[in-house]
Amino acid sequence: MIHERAGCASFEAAMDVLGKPWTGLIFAALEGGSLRFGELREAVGEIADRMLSVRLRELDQRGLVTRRVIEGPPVRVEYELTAAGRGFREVADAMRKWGKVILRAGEADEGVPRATSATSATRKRSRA
Amino acid sequence: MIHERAGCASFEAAMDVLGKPWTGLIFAALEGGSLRFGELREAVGEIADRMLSVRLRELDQRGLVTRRVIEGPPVRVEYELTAAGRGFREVADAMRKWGKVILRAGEADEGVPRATSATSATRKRSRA
DNA sequence: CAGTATCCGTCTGGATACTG
DNA sequence: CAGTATCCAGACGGATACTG
Repeated sequence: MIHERAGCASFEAAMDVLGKPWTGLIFAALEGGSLRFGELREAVGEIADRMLSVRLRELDQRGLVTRRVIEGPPVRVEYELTAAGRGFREVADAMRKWGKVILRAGEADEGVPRATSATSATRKRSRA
Repeated sequence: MIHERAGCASFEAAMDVLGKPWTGLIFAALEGGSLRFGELREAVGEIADRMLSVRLRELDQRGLVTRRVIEGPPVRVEYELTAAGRGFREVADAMRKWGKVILRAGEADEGVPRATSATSATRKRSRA
């Protein structure tokens, strides 16, 4: 899958990062400064360790977050956004802005017409 | 899945649309004006009828594209972006811009160190 | 503390074939 | 022309259990 979302490598790269669950929350949590694994888990909410670990790995590999290991009896690891990672904010803002627009567009048309069938409108992947 | 990507409904709404394969290309194709199903299929490229149909349905339902049926022996249908749909452009630009940045960030670190494996940079979900 | 290893269900996309 | 109906394989995310 994936083929080409917009026929543009950079667009795809962005989608590649933002298109996955939790990434947005992780970035948001890290915008306030560096956090340890546990703190991140707390900040993000319901994310499973494995998921957080996987995402963090991807982000680290892409150079969007840095991983700093702090040796010591209780090994600690600090994650922090890189400059590139911080750039996510502008995109998030643009998306949120457009998101509001399309949210309204959907409502006005048939997103939530009255009460009958409903569903199929906003549903998508539901929410587990 | 999906839970919360950024703890923000509008952000999620945007992801919901952009996060799916082909949507970007469809928007791009429609930016030049209305197109018929077949033309869209041509413009997008390798997309399967069913996929195009599904995406178009979603976009229509969300009020991002309009569907105009032109009766006649050969029934024709014209698809066109709505004002909300056109707003996609700003987001796409922001994403492309950031995409370039993270593409470089990834390369510099370990995305494409030299020549060996490569692939792991732009790959995402591999390629089937 | 900070992960990693496994296992499994769900959802999505793709190919093919058929219809108004 | 413009879709829709099926079927299928695989990717992805989630929960649980275990380790340095």
